[in-house]
Amino acid sequence: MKQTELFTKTTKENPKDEKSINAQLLMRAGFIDKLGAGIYSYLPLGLMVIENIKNIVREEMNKIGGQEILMPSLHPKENWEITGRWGVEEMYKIKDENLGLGWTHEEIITPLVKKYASTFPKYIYQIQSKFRNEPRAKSGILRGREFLMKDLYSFHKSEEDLNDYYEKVKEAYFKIYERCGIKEKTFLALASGGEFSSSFSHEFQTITDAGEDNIYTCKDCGCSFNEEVFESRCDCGSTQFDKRKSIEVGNIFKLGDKYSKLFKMDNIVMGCYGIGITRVMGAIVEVFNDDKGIIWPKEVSPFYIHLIELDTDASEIYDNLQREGVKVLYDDRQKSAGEKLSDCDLIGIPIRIILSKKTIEKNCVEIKRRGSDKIELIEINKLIEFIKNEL
RNA sequence: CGGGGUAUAGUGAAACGGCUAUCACGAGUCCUUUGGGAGGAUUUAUUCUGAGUUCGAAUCUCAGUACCCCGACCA
Repeated sequence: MKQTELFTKTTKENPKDEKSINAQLLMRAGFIDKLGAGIYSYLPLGLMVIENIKNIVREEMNKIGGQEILMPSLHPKENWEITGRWGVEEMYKIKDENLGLGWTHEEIITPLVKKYASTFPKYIYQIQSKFRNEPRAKSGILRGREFLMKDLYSFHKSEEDLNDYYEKVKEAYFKIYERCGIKEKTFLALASGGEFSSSFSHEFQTITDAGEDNIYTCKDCGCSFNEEVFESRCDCGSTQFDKRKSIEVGNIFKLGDKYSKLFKMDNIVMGCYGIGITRVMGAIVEVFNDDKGIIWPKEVSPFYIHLIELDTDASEIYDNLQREGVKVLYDDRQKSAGEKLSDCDLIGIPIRIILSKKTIEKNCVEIKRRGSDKIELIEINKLIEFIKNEL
């Protein structure tokens, strides 16, 4: 993609009405635009990140038998009256219509599976916009009123089968966070089961000061607990904990027969498993940034290479990289070097390649990784080989 | 939903109750520039909305709205 054609713009100043790092950097770098509190547009760069995260999630869900569907956002009142959740304040309701906007999908998926599934287990998921009338949207895209979420629902004939699958989803989730680059900072924390479960649930919590939760991690066994279920002694006997702020990037619940019973599915137990796609994106930015901008992990970055020409023409290199299928953003703008380099740092693509008069003299391009100060020169005719080894 | 704060050009800021509301950046046009945000010329506003005080309001008062932060809330 040529930068002159890219639908986006960077700004030097931080937006005055955003304090959170993820919102400031994503807006300054031109990934997102703010429409209201907790309501954002995703511009091409932002959408590329979203699509990358979605694809990672999709691949890992498919590996554990998930089948993707798409359910509507508009939900009839009747479905929600069956579970008694029509009155929930979080739900946006459409005036003078018996419709509300979906903030979760148990009320839709359960009758749907009842209608179409003849054998079990079944693992059905979707990636879709959720709407929640948050009393206080905050922290940029970490807590929005409209946001993207992957929600998987599993249906089983026995508790044992549910338990087995629950463990599989745990593993799949860690694989997702690993590919998103945040595994080192993400902990499985025990949390309460919520309104419908007497047991516990699990949350995936990414350590960041921008988070709204506190988790306690046992210094001996490494088990983590959400504040709400934290007791001063771990199961392993230890009383020493690290308390840290974190953001919940996923959660998994055993629903038991609560919903299957209400929708008259006999002898079926359910689990539900969520990942906030846009929240994961925000969490990545919160974890990976410096004073110059974002530092995208490889697999979620909108591009892999940021090719910059300084007072010369790098279109031949761009064409060659394109031909090799490398995702490259080509800064062909007629701008000062300072501005191009600053924008490059701000946008945060993993590898920067510069072609300038200085490097041409040596028949080279300059390569620098975002987040590192090390600069290396590579001969132009060896560039493709070099990049292929990196991929 | 409680508490605190803010609202001026696309963005960020300035302007004692008093001159044609100023500056920088961005964007448009023209010329010169190019290794860490370059220079000149020129264009770019319903001061959030409504009411009030006043000879006179961006500035003071009241109400509303929006946004940010703290808390409450949070599948």
